[in-house]
Amino acid sequence: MPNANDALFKTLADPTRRAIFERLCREGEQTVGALTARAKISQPAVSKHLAILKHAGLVFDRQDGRQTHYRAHIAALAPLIDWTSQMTGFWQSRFDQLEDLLKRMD
Amino acid sequence: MPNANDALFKTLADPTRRAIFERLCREGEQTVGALTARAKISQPAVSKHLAILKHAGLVFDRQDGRQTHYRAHIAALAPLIDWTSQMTGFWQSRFDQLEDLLKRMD
DNA sequence: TTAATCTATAACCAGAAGGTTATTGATTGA
DNA sequence: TCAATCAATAACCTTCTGGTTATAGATTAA
Repeated sequence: MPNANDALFKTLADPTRRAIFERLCREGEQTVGALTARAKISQPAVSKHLAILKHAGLVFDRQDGRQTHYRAHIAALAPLIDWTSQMTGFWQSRFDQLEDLLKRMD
Repeated sequence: MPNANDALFKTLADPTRRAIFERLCREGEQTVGALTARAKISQPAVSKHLAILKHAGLVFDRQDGRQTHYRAHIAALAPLIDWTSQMTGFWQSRFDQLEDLLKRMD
């Protein structure tokens, strides 16, 4: 019953986490240290957010010595785009039906 | 600092709430009773979810006697669409920059 | 080798979130 | 008028979430 979209929506719901993802989208690959430097939370907190983003498929990580580089995986946003188009699609289709009905009433 | 998108993302993060919104998109206006009948939670729980959806601008309500009818307000999804296009846009632009760089290296 | 650095994990805590039942207020039907 | 129905609110409880500090493991620099 728990939809496949659940993880995606839940992951993006947190503002801090979304901000990290946005930064990776804007500025490209970054280390945990770099991300932590500009975040207002501790390094472990950043690591936890990154783990959640990774679990949702929204980021990839790459090990390089003792550093971990993270980058955004924008293709993971696809289900979000699909969902919104579905919702607007449903609405549009109902709107069309109403329009048809009104036409037939002439 | 809390982004304007926060409420929208947070509201859509809960699966039950998203399911209610989806139903309103698919099937159009419904009463609280109708929504409760098919949900697996109590009427007060449904009412609470509707209040949150309303607060996020995702639904409108209409009073009719002792019934309240709710309907989806799909235009409220616009910021979500904007956000995803921004993210993919940022990525695309960085990709283009990389492509430029590679071209110049020839 | 030893000290410093980077990141992840463990253990913990406070507050938020989502559910429940009970109840209220308003409206409708008998 | 009085009982029943509809939806919102109140009060409460449990679980989840996001933060913290402390620490461990791995790598690098001295």
